[in-house]
Formats: sequence, structure tokens, C-alpha cells
Amino acid sequence: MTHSEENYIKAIFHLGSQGEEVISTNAVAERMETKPSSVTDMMKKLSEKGLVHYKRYQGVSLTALGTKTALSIIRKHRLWEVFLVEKLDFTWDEVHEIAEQLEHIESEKLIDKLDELLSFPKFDPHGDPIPGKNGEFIERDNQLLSQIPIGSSAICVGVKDSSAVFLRFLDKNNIALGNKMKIVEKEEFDNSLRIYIDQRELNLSQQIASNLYVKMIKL
Amino acid sequence: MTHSEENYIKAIFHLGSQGEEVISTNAVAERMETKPSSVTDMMKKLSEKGLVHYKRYQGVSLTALGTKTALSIIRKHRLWEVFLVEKLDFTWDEVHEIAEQLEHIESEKLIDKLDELLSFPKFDPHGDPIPGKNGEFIERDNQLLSQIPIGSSAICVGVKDSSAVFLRFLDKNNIALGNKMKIVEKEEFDNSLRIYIDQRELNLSQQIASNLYVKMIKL
DNA sequence: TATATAATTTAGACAAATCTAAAAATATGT
DNA sequence: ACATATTTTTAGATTTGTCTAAATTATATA
Ligand SMILES: [Mn+2]
Ligand SMILES: [Mn+2]
Ligand SMILES: [Mn+2]
Ligand SMILES: [Mn+2]
Repeated sequence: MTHSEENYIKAIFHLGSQGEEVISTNAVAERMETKPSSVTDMMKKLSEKGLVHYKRYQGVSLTALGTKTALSIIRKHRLWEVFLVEKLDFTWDEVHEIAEQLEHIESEKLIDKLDELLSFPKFDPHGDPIPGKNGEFIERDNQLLSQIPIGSSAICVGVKDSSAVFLRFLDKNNIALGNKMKIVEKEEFDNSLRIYIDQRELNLSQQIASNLYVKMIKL
Repeated sequence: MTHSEENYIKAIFHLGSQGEEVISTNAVAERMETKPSSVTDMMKKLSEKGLVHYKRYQGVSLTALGTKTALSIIRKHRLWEVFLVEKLDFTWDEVHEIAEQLEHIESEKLIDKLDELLSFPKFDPHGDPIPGKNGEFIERDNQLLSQIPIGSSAICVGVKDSSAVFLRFLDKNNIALGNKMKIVEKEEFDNSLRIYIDQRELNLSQQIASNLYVKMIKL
């Protein structure tokens, strides 16, 4: 498989996990930052290789083989991200770009040895689950901070938007995975939240709150 | 730079270190396992980018920029090889192929951090010197075992042929970098050598002896 | 349901990296 | 020095991944 083919497979997988089962040509084009006509061409090729189900005008979805392939690429991507943070002291906002390159390195043994070196991590630096050799992985609690009731306490377990800008915003406000927070109040006007985190009081806009995954806890 | 361009630059560099200053189109083609016509096309492109000196029918050589580029790729290649052996327990016959892929990953910071993780190694698993950030590197003793006088003692410091077949042959005969050996006799008929290594007596064909780099030592 | 709008595909083009076959330049040997 | 052999380049084709513009199909709306 070429890098480009792998990137399309990954894009379809991610769009698929985000809700719909069948993905539109335009959705793939937007995510890949290419033109819809290029997507059509690629879908024909991936279809011939048995990686996607595709009928013209009907959208696209991954076959079992396509899903397996996607999980393997995502496994590589996320293991490399852990490596960069744990072994090379990169920050969580720096690793994605490099992992985009490293995910295409071909060597089953390499990735298994890397997994071992990192002590078989289950989550990447952004809290995303790392698929195992056979594609199995732990579903993370996918509750958003914006969705939990006022008064509850929760632990930060992941980010929905893992862009460098958002991650650096979190750093600046000392919000990290594992932090415990309590929702004090929701402002009716703009749905912003007032929370306690790490002995501090913080105001988070609705946009921030809807990009933080949390796990509710009892006190 | 594309992977292909980088591989051509590296090939020209290696051919250049092997003796001649100006490299022929055919030599590049043979090393890259491509056709001479493909080389001509690529030389025009690299020439326009200022990486090689090229005039038609006159062969090719690296510019200062080309040499710098080559050294950077070789630095990455060899650091990754050390990583694979030191951190992931690969054997020296397994690493070259994977390093061929990893050498094209783009990130200055990545490679500097890797260098640090590995404690700034000066040689790769095959005894080849690792260029530093600024292209400087330690010249290894490039004396071949086949060239040193009978009766002398030497330490094995590198391999000229680093193909997996040759490396596994060395493993099988317990010949490793750092081993001390003494040349006992050279057979006139086929130039094979009888040596002492590690308390053992061993017979090495001329072909073997002319692919092992050694450093002479006094007893 | 007819029509307008949006999504998707097709047709044709292009750049990159390769190839084969033929032409041109260079090197070699007597 | 001349003929021959070798090397190198050119010309034209192919594959991959992309694009634009036009045609087609599907969807939404009045
Ligand atoms: Mn990532
Ligand atoms: Mn990618
Ligand atoms: Mn190597
Ligand atoms: Mn390479």
C-alpha cells in the first residue's frame, strides 16, 4: 500500500467512528484536503483492492480488511506518539505531525518491539486508545465535559480536538489528562462552565468544554 | 526533497567515497537498480536544485549543498540503526532495510533527541561513522583484513559489505566488532587467511578478509 | 412534480518517476 | 585515424496521484 492509500483508509475510518456508517465523497475530500474527483479515483482503486465497499453515488465504507488495515495504521501512529513523548520528551502538541510520517513505516517486528519498549501502553498522549496487534482496543469513555450535569466531578481522559492550538491552550491553563475537576456552574447566556480544577477556579467556554472527554467520578 | 531524490543523493555520495570524484551515469544506475535514462532525468532535476554538478556526458558530483544533504540522510540512517539495535534488540543484519525507510522522516528535532537518547554514538552497528549535526565525523580506520601483514594483530572495526548474508556469516563464526584477531598464515593458493580469534582458529577466504575493516594493534 | 441546487463522477490534463527503443557522444583498439 | 563498442542522452510511453471543467445523478424546494 502507498502512503496515500493508507491516508485515505485512515480518513474513512475516522469519519466512520464519528457517527455515520457510510461516508460521502465530499466528506473524505474535505478531511484529506483534496478534491472530490481525486477521492472518486482513489475509491475505485481501494474498492478493487477489497479495502472499501463502493458503488458510485452511494458513498463508501470500509470492508473488514479495510478496517483491519486502518487499525494497524492507527496502532502505529499512536505507539509512535507515545514513544516521542515518553522516550524523547516531546510535548503532546508536537507529536502528531511526526507520527503522520512514522505511521507509514513498514515492519511488523518494529512496531511490536516498540510496543514492548513502551510497556504496552493502552492510550496515546491525547487519551486515544491504542489498538492491539489484533485490532482490539479499550473504548474510552466518550463523554464530553459539556454534557455532564452541574455539580458532578470528573477526570479528564482525552481531547476531541487534538490540534496543537487547543493542546497548547490546555497547557497554558494547566489542564492535563488525569486532572480531576468539579463543575460548579453553567452560564445560561453562553453555556460556559465554571469549574474547579487543581484547587483553582477556571472558566471554560462551551467550545472548550465540548472538546474535552471526561469520566465521571463519585466523591 | 522526495524520497527518490534523497536516495539518489545518498547513492552519489557513497559512490564518491568509494574512490572516484566524478560519478558516471551507469554507476548510479547500477547502484540504484534503475536504468541510465532515469538517472539522466534525475541528474537534471538535482542539478537545477543545486545539489549536484552535472554536465551531459561528463558525469556527476555533489555540490557542497548536496554533500551536506547526503550527510544528513546518512546521519539519520545510522542513528536509527543504532536505535533499533540498542533499544529494540534488533540484530545487525535486520536494521538496514528499516533504516532505509526511517532515514526519510523529516524532523530535525526528532533526530537530535534520538541522538541524545542513544548517548551520541559515533559509530553505527556495522562500524560506520555517524556524522554529527554539522556533518563532521570520525574517519574509521579503513584497512582491510586482507591488506595487513602476516603475524600482526588487529581489532575488527567494521564491515565493508553489510549485506544480511555476510553479517549472518560473521555471526555464525562468532566474528563481531571489537574482536581481537591475529593473522597466522596466508595460503598462497587462494589467499585465504588462517587467524586466531577468541581462542579459536579460523580459516577465512580472501573474499571474507577483504570485507572486514580492522585496526592494527601492537601486542 | 418540476425545477433548482448540491453532490458526484467523468474526461482530459499535468507532474513525478520510471521504462524501452533509438540517437548521439565518447572511448577503445588496431 | 578509423571503425567498433560502450556510454549517455533523448524521445515517447506508462503509472500514480492529483487537478479543473464539464457532465451526470441525486436531493431539496417550491
Ligand atoms: Mn495523532
Ligand atoms: Mn498519514
Ligand atoms: Mn545501513
Ligand atoms: Mn533510502
